[in-house]
Amino acid sequence: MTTLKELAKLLNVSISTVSKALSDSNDIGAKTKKRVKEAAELYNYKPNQMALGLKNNQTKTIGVIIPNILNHFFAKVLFGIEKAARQQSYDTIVCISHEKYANEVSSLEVLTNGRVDGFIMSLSAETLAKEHVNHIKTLKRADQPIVLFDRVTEKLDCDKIIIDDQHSMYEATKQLIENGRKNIAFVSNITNLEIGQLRLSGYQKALKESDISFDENKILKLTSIENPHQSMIKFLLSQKIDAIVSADNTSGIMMINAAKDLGFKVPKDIAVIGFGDKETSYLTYPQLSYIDQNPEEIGKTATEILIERIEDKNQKHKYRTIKLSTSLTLKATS
Amino acid sequence: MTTLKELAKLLNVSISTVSKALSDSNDIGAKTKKRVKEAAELYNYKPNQMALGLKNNQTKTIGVIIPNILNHFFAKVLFGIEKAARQQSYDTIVCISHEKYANEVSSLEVLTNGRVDGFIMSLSAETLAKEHVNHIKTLKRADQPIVLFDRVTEKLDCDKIIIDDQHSMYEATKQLIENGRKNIAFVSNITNLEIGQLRLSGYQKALKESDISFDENKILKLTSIENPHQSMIKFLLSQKIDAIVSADNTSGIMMINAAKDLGFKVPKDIAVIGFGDKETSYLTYPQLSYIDQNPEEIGKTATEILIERIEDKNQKHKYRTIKLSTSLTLKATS
DNA sequence: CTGTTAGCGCGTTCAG
DNA sequence: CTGAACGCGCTAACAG
Repeated sequence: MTTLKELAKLLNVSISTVSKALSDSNDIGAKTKKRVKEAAELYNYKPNQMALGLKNNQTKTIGVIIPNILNHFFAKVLFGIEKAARQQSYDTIVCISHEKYANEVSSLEVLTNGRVDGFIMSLSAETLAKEHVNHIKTLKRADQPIVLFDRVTEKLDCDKIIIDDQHSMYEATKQLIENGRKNIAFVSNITNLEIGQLRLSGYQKALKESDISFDENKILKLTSIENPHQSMIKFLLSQKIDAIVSADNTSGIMMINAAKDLGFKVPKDIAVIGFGDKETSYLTYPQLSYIDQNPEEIGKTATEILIERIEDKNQKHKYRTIKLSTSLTLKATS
Repeated sequence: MTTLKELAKLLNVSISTVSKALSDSNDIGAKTKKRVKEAAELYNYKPNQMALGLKNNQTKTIGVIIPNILNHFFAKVLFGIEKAARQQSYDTIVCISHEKYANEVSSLEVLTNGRVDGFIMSLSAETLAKEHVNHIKTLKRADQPIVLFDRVTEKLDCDKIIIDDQHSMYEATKQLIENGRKNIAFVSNITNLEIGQLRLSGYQKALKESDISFDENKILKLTSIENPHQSMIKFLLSQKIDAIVSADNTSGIMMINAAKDLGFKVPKDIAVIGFGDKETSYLTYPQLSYIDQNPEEIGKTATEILIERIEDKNQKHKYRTIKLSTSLTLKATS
């Protein structure tokens, strides 16, 4: 690490001369500037961010706490966050809560030391279930800006980025109904989450609107990860089903495979719509029709909102809840 | 942000008294300690990491630069890194190069300012293709420790964590041969990478050893992401194939789907082994047999090696190249 | 036992 | 045009 001091000694000038020369201050003569700049280049001088941060009381870093990086959705949100942050010269520190409240708390504690300028979070399942929010309220008391996305809670007053979970599933279900499907199943491995419930209600709303009676048996709740295909096969064999909506981003894929294995034609015999995106749609054949949550957009928006708050602390903006739109992409001819 | 100064003023003692009391120094009397600690607790005091970092010339942060977070392999390595780093009280800053050399350079530059104590990297495809390594040599000159994983290069002398790409594919292919397969295809979307070539050579080695002649037509190179299934179907129809090995972590999945769509039984008619892990194996049915690179282990090892170097700068350890073992998991009865 | 001081690296006064 | 001094928050060496 080359420092201003080293450069100064080397050039036989004072530290502040070097500093000023590098920032093109009018105080410094042209040839001194040139000399300094060349030396800086040569020795690969870079201002120490710790020192800068200490001085300016800002880190140019945002903390991201997500429940699970192996979930494609969260990975893609992170993708969007990193990209947007970098564009504004912010770094991104990642913490993974592994769906545990305790990890969320400790990550928060570790980072609340002037290490980051603000947080972007999606709450862990455990935090949501227990309705614990004090760890985050503490943040807010410390005047740390925070933006929640996807896994949000009403118990917290802050900026939030969400999608219309109910509506997106409503649309998907309606699409299938219009396509002539009568026996539409609902599959989910996130029934324990509020967003899972919202998606279920969207499905129910669409059914109701078309006077299709809701049948509890057409709901498949996946819990353990073990042997999902077996439960799916049993489920498919137990009743007449001509379409499936999936509330998460893997069970739609698995359902297509289970259905095909049983000899059903997809989408002719059974049409499937799940959450996903272009890339994951390639994981099945025929490709899965999908509701795209536009995770990159979520990440981008969260980052922009956060940085706005960071850089204009005293802004009187009321906290906003931004509902981003999803898109429904139909694959294959149904 | 509560500071020592604020606490000191509040308690009518000096700053250093507070500092010492909090670190349980013998200098301080029991009751003073108690008073200080209670106040610190009350005001939620946390030492400012910027200040600490400046003083100790360390950030307790590691920089991770990976080509693509949406690739399950890299996501899982990051998972391992974050976990291991946290255990040693290090934070993780993530940068994504998007397979571009320029992004790699700029990420490196941004972070080489006393922002991180060291780097864990996997090189972008472009960097590897162009054989550019000067940006990293610059790092090393600045005495920044660095650990490379997976996408490494011989042109750099540093710690490296890799798997035995050739051997893992050799084992998989041999497994299929022993299973009686005669017409084994090789599918890959990473033929442009050195690790892709190594995996190909492992396949070839296994064939040779069993006196099966290598047939160029049995190699399917995927390039664009568009319509992979179409090329696969064409490929499968063009010749007799009874087994497939995939050199990456998606084409094996796609191949199973393509094969099943053509009416082949998997694995009876066509057996498939690809790179993957337990979770991704559930994305197909029957489940994909997979070579697990143990990405979490890779991340963990890389982190431990890096932190070792960071905390013992002058260590005379020669740079190590650690070859981690993979595991082959066979699914379904072949 | 407690307080004062110096210095980590930086930018920004303010004097010269 | 240049340099000395200060302070961000912290710890450690040194005085009292």
